[in-house]
Amino acid sequence: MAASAHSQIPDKPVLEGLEAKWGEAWSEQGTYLFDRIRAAQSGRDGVYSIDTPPPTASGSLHIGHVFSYTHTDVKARFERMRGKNVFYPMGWDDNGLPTERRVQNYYGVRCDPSLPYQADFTPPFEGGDNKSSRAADQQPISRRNFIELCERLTIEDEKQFEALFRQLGLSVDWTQTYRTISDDTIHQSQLAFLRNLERGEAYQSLAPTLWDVDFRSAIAQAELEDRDQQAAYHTIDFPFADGSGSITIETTRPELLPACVAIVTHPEGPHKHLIGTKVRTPFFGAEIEIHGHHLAQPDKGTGAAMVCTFGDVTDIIWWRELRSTEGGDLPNMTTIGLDGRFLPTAPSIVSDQAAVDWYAAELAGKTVFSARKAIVEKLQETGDMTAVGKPFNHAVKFFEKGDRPLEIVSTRQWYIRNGARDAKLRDELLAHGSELAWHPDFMRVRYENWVGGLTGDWLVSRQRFFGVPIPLWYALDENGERDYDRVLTPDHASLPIDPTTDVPAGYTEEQRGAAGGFVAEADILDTWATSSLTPQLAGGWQRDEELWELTAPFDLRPQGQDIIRTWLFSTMLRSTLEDGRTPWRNAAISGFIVDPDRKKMSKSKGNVVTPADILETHGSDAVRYWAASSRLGMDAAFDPQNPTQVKIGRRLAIKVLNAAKFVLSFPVPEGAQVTHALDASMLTALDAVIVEATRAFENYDQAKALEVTEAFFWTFCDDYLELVKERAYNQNDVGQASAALALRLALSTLLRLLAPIISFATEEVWSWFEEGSVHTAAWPEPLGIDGDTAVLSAASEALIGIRRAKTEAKASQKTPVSRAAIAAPATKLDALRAAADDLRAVGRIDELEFTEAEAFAVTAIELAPVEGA
RNA sequence: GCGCGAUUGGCGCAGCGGUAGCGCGCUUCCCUGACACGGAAGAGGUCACUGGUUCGAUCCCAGUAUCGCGCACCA
Repeated sequence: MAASAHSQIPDKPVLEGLEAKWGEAWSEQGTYLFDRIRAAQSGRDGVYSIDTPPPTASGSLHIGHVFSYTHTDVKARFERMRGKNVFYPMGWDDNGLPTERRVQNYYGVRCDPSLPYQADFTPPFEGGDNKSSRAADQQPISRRNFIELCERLTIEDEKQFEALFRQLGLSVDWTQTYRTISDDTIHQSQLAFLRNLERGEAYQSLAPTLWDVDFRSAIAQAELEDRDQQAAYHTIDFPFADGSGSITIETTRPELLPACVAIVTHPEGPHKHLIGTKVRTPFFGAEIEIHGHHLAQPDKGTGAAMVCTFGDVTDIIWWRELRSTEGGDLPNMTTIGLDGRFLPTAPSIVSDQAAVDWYAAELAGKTVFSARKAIVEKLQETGDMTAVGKPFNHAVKFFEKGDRPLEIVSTRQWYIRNGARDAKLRDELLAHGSELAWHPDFMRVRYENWVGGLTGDWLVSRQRFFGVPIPLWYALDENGERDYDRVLTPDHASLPIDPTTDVPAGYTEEQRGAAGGFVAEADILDTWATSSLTPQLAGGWQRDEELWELTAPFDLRPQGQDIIRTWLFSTMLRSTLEDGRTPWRNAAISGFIVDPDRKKMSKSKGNVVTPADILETHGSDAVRYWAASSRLGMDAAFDPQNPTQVKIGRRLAIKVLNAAKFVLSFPVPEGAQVTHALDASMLTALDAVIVEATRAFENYDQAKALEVTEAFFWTFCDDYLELVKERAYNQNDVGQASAALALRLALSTLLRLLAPIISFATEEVWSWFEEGSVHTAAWPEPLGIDGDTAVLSAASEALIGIRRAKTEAKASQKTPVSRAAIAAPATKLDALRAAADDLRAVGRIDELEFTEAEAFAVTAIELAPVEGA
């Protein structure tokens, strides 16, 4: 361990500047590159692969990203030091609605897939703000032009993200990146979909669909969210068709009365004797029947409900399952159009001519809200609505990114089977959920809840323009009508394609839209249909099979708990369908960041603290420490005004620099051996720390690893270092070599134990005395020095006693002691005697005696008179 | 409604069958030859509540409460 040329130890080491210095060095030296050659030699077992979450490029990074990405990075660094070839890619999710909106506003354009591509297109302007601009002001452009603008804008966002992630010290291999907007990704996504189609896992269906009237697209179950909305019960009488009486129902959606196709009541409920009775919808005069169904709750409302097409998802079930006494299906009486407004003419079930006329005059074109008002007024006027209850709050389904409640409309959509209607597939998905190691384990329940609660297959088509086009066309018959049974698919080799501009094999562009020709599927895939393929995208599936074999199934999927039902589930589904296996071995689920006192983050006050600010102010190591000290799945408090945990991390990082500088100031002579009992004691205690920290890192418990390492580090600094420093200074002491060597060994070990978390300061220190990067150094193994840990603990106890005596005497710790006596149980006396010389030196004690007693105590201490006092 | 977490000193957390731990903050002291972005010492808790199991429970079991979350219901 002779000194050699390393970077110079500064007089006053500081954290400032380490991020830039080492970020650059790591980049230049390729410290974190995935080594393909080595991987090919070692095989899959030598690789640790991570399915990194691709952040939304057009969004903004918040402190939660820093938190969860650090958890992943810590594990990546640990595995790398243990000799794994870490495959740590980064993806950018530049697909989807957020990007679409941002591009529209930034460039003043909107996507119109019917338009042809313009090769030399220049947007109307650049740098528009994020406030919503009206569609009328936006220039319509082709899908390809629109995607080009998305690529242009997101690449700038991605540069900023990368800079921040680099500053944070993520050990990502920046040569392994993918973008969800790229041709490669579209290729993979379309290929995976076509394979689903070929295997019968993807299918189209005309069915009632949850629909966002603003977004103007179908929505999947996974994108739903409940929100509280004001509603009121409206009481309506339905007269029997034979005029013998009436049945009363309550509804929160009276505007759907024209679309009422049945009344439903429980088969064993209070109205059971009325089942089969014909009634008329008041005012609109449609003849409908009272049905029995177990989902109709006898104790809810009046015990009878109207079935409309469609007010909520239960209506869909009733509509599907109820049959008239003649055995006929219930009709589908659409009233609300795709734009959320009432259709121009009343549904055919409305038989009263006056009502038909009134509908055309008063309801047509109205929003749900206005139509409700009109109908309520009308029914109150006619006396059919007998009461309107007080408004109350109830939960209503919304698109998670939408502004108005979802409607249900019948549309033709593409689906991928997800186990909702297939017990075998569902069981397989649940089995894969059990195979996967969840960190923490209880997160598995959320997955199981979701899989068990699926109500329908995955709706993957979106009536949007920007995204991965569904890669197919439909043949047109001789009348120019779309033949949904004749789906034309492209050859895999031709992918990626855009069916609105590409032409199916055997056809020419002239046949587009012509009788006997073809027409493009204009819809795009749900963004999760692409995001569910991140292992395939990063791992080279169907593109670089060698890489895929080396990385899949991935070792780790890190992600937030909020997207278990979307990202985690959909990835699991695609892997199950494609490969019949789990896509990963471990899932690490990070918690949320919460404000102290659950107060709203200061966003509204305009003084948001960005991650860049935090990193700049406190240093990356400090922030990494904060993140790492929270366990997976646990929410963490963060107060931007007073981030105590961050400050503690900063203190630790600074201490590492200073302690290392001190340790390295003691030369280690050639042939030095650990001969002193105190030194052996410390190193033996350190071995236990290595074992415990290693086990914790293996179990994805970086907080525990940090805790045990940090606790030892402070004992090392405060007690051991103090005890041995006089001996380490003294070249004439026979124990000098032992102390210097032990200090050096401990430093080397501690730096490596802390390197996954305190990545910058440890690297800086490592460069002072070792070659290469600490991040590619070998993970420490126990030294196996057979010391007695009691020596260090007894000496520490004695040292604390001596310090206390001086503190109580209000004396400086350097005050000399003429005589001290320490009493201790016989078992500890030998340990104390072994450290007697060091104790005498650190306490500046002239005469030190030990006596046997029941309990440990400093029994006497005589301070030498303070000069000049 | 069903389920999952959490509840430990002022704050943030660890512990999980056998005299309560850590850090911050607080009090007092110390510019000691790595560190004042420091060091030393100290005060501070009937481990949410109620039962049960046990020789013994913060820790196990049952229930209650509060907070957070997931799923479902939403006539």
